[in-house]
Amino acid sequence: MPELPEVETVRRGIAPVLLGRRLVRVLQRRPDLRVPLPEDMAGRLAGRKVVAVNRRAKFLLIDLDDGATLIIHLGMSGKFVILKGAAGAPDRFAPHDHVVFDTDGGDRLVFNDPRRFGLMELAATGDLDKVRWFRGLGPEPLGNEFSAAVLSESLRGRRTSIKAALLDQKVVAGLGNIYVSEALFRSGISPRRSAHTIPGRRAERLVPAIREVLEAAIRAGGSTLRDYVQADGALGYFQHQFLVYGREGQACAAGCGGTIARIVQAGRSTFFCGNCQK
DNA sequence: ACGCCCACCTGGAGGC
DNA sequence: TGCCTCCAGGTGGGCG
Repeated sequence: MPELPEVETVRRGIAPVLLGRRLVRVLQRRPDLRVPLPEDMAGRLAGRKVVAVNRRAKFLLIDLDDGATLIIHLGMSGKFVILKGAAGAPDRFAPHDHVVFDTDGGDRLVFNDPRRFGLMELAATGDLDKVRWFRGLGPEPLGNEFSAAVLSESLRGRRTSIKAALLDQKVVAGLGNIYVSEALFRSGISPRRSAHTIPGRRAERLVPAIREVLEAAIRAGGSTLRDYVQADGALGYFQHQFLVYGREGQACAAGCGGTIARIVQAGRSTFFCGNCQK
């Protein structure tokens, strides 16, 4: 599923369809995703105008003209499909089409999520910090508040691996399994290294590596492995630029002569070059 | 408090 | 073809 670059790509894809548009009809096809959908969500959204489409970490934030924000997480397999000009069309749905938005611009937006790890929730726009999904969330890696000093501070004293620490959304918000492996490779840091050894010079390398890999992935429209597609159906192509993820047994892209290894940490695959990453 | 393991779900890939 | 096992871009709860 989607990590920060994929969610940002989805945001950019759905924003033109939603921004300034009124939701003329919302259809909720099942009562729950990962958690129960908001009580009468379809009724509360119908007639509302979208005033902003933002992102925080891996969440999409759709601000409405009544002071509410629709919070959406794509989970592992959630995606949006844009059907241009399909608003008001007969209801013919694909498997796992869970929520349908028709706008007064004439377009239809369909949320599809086979695994149903995604979620939607409504909250007051001014109170998002109090929402349980956002409490304790770390800094945005592409924002000014993320720095080597800030990262060092949150890693100080942590005994877990740097791989696991970077997956912790309280440390930095938006990285997932792919981009953690990629950022660690780019900064020459072993994923097995204990997090408390990162503060200082290693953090000075890691922070720009995180920023660079995320920015490059956004430029490429994200990474398409299985489920993920951009909202217009286009595939992301950053997967072709992976240096380590999914490349077990292949030669290290840095030309060091080493081979990419796969290990399991905290139940998730990690890919790295034991030669380049110390 | 922290860190690890598991569950939550479905589908695709690969082995036999 | 078919069945069975493993694996997958995430996250939070429960346990030690």
